[in-house]
Amino acid sequence: MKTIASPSFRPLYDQIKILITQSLIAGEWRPGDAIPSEMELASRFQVSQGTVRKAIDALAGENILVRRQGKGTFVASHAQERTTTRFLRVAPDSAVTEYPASELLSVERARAPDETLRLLELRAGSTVYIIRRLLKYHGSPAILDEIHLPCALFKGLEEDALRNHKGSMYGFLESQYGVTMIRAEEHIKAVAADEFSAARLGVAPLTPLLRVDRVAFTYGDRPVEWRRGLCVTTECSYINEVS
Amino acid sequence: MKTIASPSFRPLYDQIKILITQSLIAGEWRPGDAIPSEMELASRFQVSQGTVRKAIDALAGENILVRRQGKGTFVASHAQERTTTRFLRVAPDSAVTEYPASELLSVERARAPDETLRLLELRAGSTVYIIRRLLKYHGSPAILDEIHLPCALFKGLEEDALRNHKGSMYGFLESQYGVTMIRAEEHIKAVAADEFSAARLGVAPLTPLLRVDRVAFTYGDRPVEWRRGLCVTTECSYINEVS
DNA sequence: GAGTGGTCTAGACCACCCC
DNA sequence: GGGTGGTCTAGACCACTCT
Repeated sequence: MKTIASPSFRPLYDQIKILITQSLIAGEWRPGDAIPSEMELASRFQVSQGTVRKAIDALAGENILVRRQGKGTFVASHAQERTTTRFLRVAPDSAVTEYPASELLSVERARAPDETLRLLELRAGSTVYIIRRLLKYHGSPAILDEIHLPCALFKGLEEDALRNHKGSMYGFLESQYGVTMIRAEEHIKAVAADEFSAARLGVAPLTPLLRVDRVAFTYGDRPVEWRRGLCVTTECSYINEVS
Repeated sequence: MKTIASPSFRPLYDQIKILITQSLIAGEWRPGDAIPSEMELASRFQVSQGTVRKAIDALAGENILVRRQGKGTFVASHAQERTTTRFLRVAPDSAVTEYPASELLSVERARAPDETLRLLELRAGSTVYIIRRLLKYHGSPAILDEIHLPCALFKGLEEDALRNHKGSMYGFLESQYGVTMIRAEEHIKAVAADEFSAARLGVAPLTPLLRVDRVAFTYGDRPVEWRRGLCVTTECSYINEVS
């Protein structure tokens, strides 16, 4: 394991990181599971514990793995509490931060729009499930979501299963389809509410709304979800830390 | 340096990190400067190179220091290219990403509003400079900023100096006052343009705008700037990565 | 070639968790 | 007590930059 070529040099810990990621993609360890101990991985990959450590550190920094001292290292899961809200950056301005209630509006199957095709790197003619739902904070509508999921990846997604699931959408996709979201890119604009959205959100048409477009990625940076959220921001804000 | 008490245990590298931060606060090394080599710091603090390394790694991860292999470790500066745009998350949707032109509208001195007092942790009655400016992408107005800076910290801030400065606001504050921003918290809402803002931004009143409220922090997490930006998002987006 | 950061190793010991 | 991750050390060697 010492062969390191000078041009296009790749550190050992980086190669280990890739190997671990491949095991995650292959489903060798599932969300919530403990992965083997650092010593075990070191002996499996024939490197020192320190090198495995550095690879795991990187993955933990990306919230793909979670370290727990004295217990082990675990595959991050959307089922765990405190992780369910990981991608939700819109929160009420009031101090009380309660997880929003979700109301499923519709599920349909359709040809993917061009933009979805492009962003999710799908073949022309691919179909997607289009899910519409409403999130409410303290009983009042806050976010109207439209979610596009490739049918090929989420075969047989059913309205009933979705409706009966408790918890976040990503928790559902993880437990039902083994697809775990690890990262997302968002583009945000301010738009005027159209008739349909205004009615759903309980505001006047033309009310300014936050429009949050998102592409979410799973292991190996594969894009697997497109989503557009329309948010009423009179009593909520999109919160972000920049450094 | 080996005395470690069990309750409220603090790793050595964390203590080293604090010592380095204190040197930054004291101005021992200025933005753009190289800090001493890892070996030098290790001998100064009487710890191993590895421990210094871990402290520097953490600070580099926070974009407070910048490592350059073969050259040394440097204090991050807003004067460096590629760093000037660090806090600017609003960019044109067109591929061409050119730094926006800034037009200074006004500079005045006034009692700080209550919200600014609270967020910047100022004593009641403190005064702030209130700066208004307009950022333009490709010649068309995109962002209308209102910036509050404590007078106590930025003594004698002059309109002329500000107008003559080339480059970003944070580059100006760093070079003129030795205050370097390292982090910011933003709260974003969608609002309707008022008469004044609409006129400045060249849009119709009631046009939906992105309102980005920001508190910026310097070394030691001290809040030193409040800012509100109103953005036209017809051809721009606020871009964010979440993980 | 000298100096810097970057990688990798091996070993000792500590803090935490659970049996 | 035994396993896990977390810290700290010392030393060897590699990659990069400048002179």
